[in-house]
Amino acid sequence: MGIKERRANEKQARLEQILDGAREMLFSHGIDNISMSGIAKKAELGVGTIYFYFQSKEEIFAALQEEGLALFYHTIQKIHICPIACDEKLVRIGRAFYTFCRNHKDYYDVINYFLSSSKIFFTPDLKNKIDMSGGKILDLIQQIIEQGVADNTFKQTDAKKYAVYFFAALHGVMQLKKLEKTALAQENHQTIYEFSLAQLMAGLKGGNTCSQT
Amino acid sequence: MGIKERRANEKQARLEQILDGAREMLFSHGIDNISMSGIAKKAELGVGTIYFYFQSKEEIFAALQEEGLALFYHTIQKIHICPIACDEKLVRIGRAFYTFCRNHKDYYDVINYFLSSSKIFFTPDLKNKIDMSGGKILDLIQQIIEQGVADNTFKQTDAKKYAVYFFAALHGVMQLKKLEKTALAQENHQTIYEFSLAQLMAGLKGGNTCSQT
Amino acid sequence: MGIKERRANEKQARLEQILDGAREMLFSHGIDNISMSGIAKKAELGVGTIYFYFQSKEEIFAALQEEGLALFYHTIQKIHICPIACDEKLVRIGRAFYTFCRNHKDYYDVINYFLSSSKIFFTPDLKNKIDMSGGKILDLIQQIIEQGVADNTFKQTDAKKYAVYFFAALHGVMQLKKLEKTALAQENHQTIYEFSLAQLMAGLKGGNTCSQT
Amino acid sequence: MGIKERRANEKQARLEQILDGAREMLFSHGIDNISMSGIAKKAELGVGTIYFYFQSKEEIFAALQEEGLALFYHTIQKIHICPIACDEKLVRIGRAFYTFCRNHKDYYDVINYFLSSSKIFFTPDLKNKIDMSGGKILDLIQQIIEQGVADNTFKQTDAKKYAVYFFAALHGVMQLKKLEKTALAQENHQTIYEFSLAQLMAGLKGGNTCSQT
DNA sequence: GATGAATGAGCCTTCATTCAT
DNA sequence: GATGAATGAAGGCTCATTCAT
Repeated sequence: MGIKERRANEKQARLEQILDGAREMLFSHGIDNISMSGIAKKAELGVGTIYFYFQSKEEIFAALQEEGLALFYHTIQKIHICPIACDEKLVRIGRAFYTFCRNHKDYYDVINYFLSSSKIFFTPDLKNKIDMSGGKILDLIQQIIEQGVADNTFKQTDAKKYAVYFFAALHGVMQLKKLEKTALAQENHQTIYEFSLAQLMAGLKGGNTCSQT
Repeated sequence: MGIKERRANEKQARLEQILDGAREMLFSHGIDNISMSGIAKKAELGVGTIYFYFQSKEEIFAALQEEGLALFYHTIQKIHICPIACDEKLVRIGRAFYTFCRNHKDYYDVINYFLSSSKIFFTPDLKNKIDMSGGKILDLIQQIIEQGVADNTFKQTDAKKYAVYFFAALHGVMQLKKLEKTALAQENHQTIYEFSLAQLMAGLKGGNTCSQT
Repeated sequence: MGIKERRANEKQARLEQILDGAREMLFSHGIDNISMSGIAKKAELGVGTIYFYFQSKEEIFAALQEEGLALFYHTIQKIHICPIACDEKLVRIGRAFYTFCRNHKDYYDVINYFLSSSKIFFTPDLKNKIDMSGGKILDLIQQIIEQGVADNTFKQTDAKKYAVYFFAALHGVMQLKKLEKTALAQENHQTIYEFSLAQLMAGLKGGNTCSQT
Repeated sequence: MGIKERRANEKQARLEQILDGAREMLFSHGIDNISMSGIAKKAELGVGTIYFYFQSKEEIFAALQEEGLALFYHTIQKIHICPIACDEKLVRIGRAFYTFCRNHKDYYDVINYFLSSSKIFFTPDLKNKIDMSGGKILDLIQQIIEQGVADNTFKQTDAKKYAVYFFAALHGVMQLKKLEKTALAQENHQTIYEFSLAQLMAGLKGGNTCSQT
């Protein structure tokens, strides 16, 4: 088994090497300026080699996207295992998303890249794999909501739907950041984000909550 | 003045002609595959002519985006002038957005394209103009909320912020449509959308609303 | 004659107007960035109108070149009529050329444009006209040399040839200005120019002159 | 090492191939009509390939210019190593320049093109490299003058400055060749050139020399 | 005479992908 | 397995010139 193992290890190593290069390019040049030859150079490999491990540029992007999703998932999982109340967990997750988008703008860009493009990039299988990566995030949020409902922190609701709504809403607000210097010039984007998060929490808890800012 | 007028009309006609070509290209090839020469061909004009009327490709995109925004604005304005309650207005607007995204997917794509791309496409002036176009939509929503607050249909809230939140959330949910066959396979996207809209309305009205589906 | 005269005057006025626009463009944008439409805009005329008065872009350049040559000619003529010795005249002319190239870099660029391009721009007639404009400068220098020879300021020489040599040499030195920050980094270009001028004068006067700096 | 060597050779061969194409284009179409696609066609390579070997069109131009400069340098170096007197060397170099400009008009055009254009073509690095190539020519002339001064063939002078002056003057005279059918119609350009060269030599030697033709 | 909209060939450059070695 | 040279379509854009009005 020694040989096979070594082979597998080497293959894995190359994969990482390529991904490292791609990531470096992503971080240093931005998603719009990544080229295969650039990745190859950073990875200190031939262009052809890249194509041996990835079918296309988009497949690399996909891997990067999964990285990003995994990173965020990891973040919120750490929140999830905290011994705190469900509502507190959700609030922290909401804020973590904001932080993630700021601190890992490049990962956020990649995720956005696929989410907003009308192009179809992937084979159904690949798409499935990636989307499931995102799905895990939704699942975790759903779990927390379910817990909250169970322990009466939250009102009765469709946890799955609310999870999607929760995340989608924050994502939507996040995207409007682009307008912060124009249409939203009078407002502070982060304040709007916090406001939205508060609304989302209020929606889960019920009660007179709309007057908060 | 006959001549001057005619000239002006012709100029306007050309503009439409070009935009028609661009729109056709957009609808048939998708936003990622529009080329100036393609537009020129569709419009039955020389490439140079296009550049006589538009300074750059982006300016055409901007015009298209404004078209889309104007179209949607027009739709919701018709709702706004209806003699109906504010909450009903908002619900209709929410649904109109859903319909708009489905029926004018290409316009939605353009808007999305610029909203989510990390690239900077527009000159500040142009961006400002477009964003303000989007801002009008937010303004209208804000007005309705303000009215609703005034006539006690809605609870006290920061109308501006809630307007942004309202629209952003729906937009966010809309974007997740992409996942409907993967991560959201168990759910129906439209149902989720409706659910979200309901939450958003509930947030405005207060009361125990979370149990709705 | 009234009408004809007015016509002629108007025509002349338009010509000036165009040339004014072209000159403005030349001075503000440099010779490599002059476009017909730019000229038209500056001149507040239609592009077509320009083509009514000039056959081509190059013809405008030619006119500009003549302007430049005339300007320089005018400068040296003022020197010529000074009641000073011939050698002094030449030195002043030499220095005037240096000053001209510095202060009217744009005119110098135009002149250079035609002098160094391998393209053939003009009809023989036009070329003849322009070159003769340059010829007048050479003629004047020749006259001064002839005078100097006559009054024994200068040694016997072929005045015409020396005039050409004189001007050509200064022109050549002037062109090497481009190297002042690279190949000639150790030297000061103006000093080299002065040195060259001194050599040229020495050549006319004879005597042990090479040791000057 | 066979493979590596072959690779390197092939790479070199392609470089030559491209330069050959470019040179052909230069010679057949003139510097103002060289296009990358033209070069590619002549070189029987894809456009992309050209860009694999050269970063830009300008880099090709630079290479061509260096070729020309090297060619001329080589010519005068052969003269330099001849066991002849310094003055004779300079005269031969002067004549070699004339011959070079006639026989390699296209190289001369390239050099001229960059020397007289007001455009900035090159990155500082590239410009430096080229100018230094030209500088070597000046250096060699300077050396000869220094030798001449040392062995009393020439009078005391600033060798560096005289070298620049020497070359610049000849270059200037050469450029006026364009006027040979107009302003200089009475004269023979080559005669003027010879006259100028004689003056330049006389300036180095001193004595009554102006009367020569 | 004056206009300015229309042209379209042409420009330089990029880059994902392939394939012979 | 790895290489990297070669590709060539495609891209956005410019601009001197023309011509119908």
